[in-house]
Amino acid sequence: MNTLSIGTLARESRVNIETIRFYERKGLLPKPPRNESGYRQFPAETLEQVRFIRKAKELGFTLKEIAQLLSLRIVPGASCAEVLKTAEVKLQEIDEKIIVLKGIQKALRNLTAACRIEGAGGECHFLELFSHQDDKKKKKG
Amino acid sequence: MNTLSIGTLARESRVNIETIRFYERKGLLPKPPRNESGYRQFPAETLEQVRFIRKAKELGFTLKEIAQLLSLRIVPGASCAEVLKTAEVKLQEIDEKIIVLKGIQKALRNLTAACRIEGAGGECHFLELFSHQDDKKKKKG
DNA sequence: CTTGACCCTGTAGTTGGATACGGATCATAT
DNA sequence: ATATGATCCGTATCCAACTACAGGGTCAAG
Repeated sequence: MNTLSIGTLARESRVNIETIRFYERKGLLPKPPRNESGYRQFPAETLEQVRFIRKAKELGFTLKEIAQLLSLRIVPGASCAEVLKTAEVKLQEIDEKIIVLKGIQKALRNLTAACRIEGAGGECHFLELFSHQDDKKKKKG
Repeated sequence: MNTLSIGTLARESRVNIETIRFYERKGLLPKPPRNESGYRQFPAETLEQVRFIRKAKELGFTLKEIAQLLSLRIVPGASCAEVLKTAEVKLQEIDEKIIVLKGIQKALRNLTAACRIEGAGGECHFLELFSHQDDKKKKKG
């Protein structure tokens, strides 16, 4: 067979079984077909979808954002412009995230390098990554 | 003067004033000196620290993890080995995050490209990013 | 010497995301 | 046919991370 029970899905994606149901209720997973006794029969691809949700969460996306990302995949033949817009916003956000991560990475690398060389006393300067920013909206005034 | 009131700090970092106090209670911000009437006087660098916390949160780090990252910066002359270990774990995590983000980025780019060319009907394949993974710990047995 | 903006502490409430629980039905191996 | 384990649904509980009071002090401007 090619479908997954909720238990299997939960095990394979390393997500709590209740969480699967929760995601379904929230619309992050499609309502799966049921067998005669009402058991869910998830299509195999749902596994990747759950994994995606987990990863995206670890990256700081909210469930709402993740739902949005997932919706891009469906392309109901509808407004491509909408999709494009959303995708581009997301791309922006992701760029930003990568930049910040790389900054932290670099600072940590400097730290470990210093630590290894001097044997001690290196300092980690990721705070300085954020010294020169005003963060968009200024107070009107 | 070179210190910040809690209100100023909150405004400049675009973080709720109560959240600042909350972070202080949680040990994410150092207990600042107080003036005679008990008002907090944050050193200027606290601003970057709060910004760092915010950014790190957007990247999916928990407050606990952020505290850990911040602790690396202090280098109390103490166990450099400890610091190194923590830093390396974090570097791993960050690598992973960047990889996943780049995957999503690529998928989104393909999507927008397809969308622009065909005018419609592109599909976004970020789910496939997670097809071939077993996720570390397998069930014993 | 009052008004309004700011700050204090302590505690309670909210939100998002996830888990747990109770009581019932379904599957299956002995 | 009965014990064991999945699954069902609905509701309740939990936790992290905020956010919002209440009730009161501080202080500069008018």
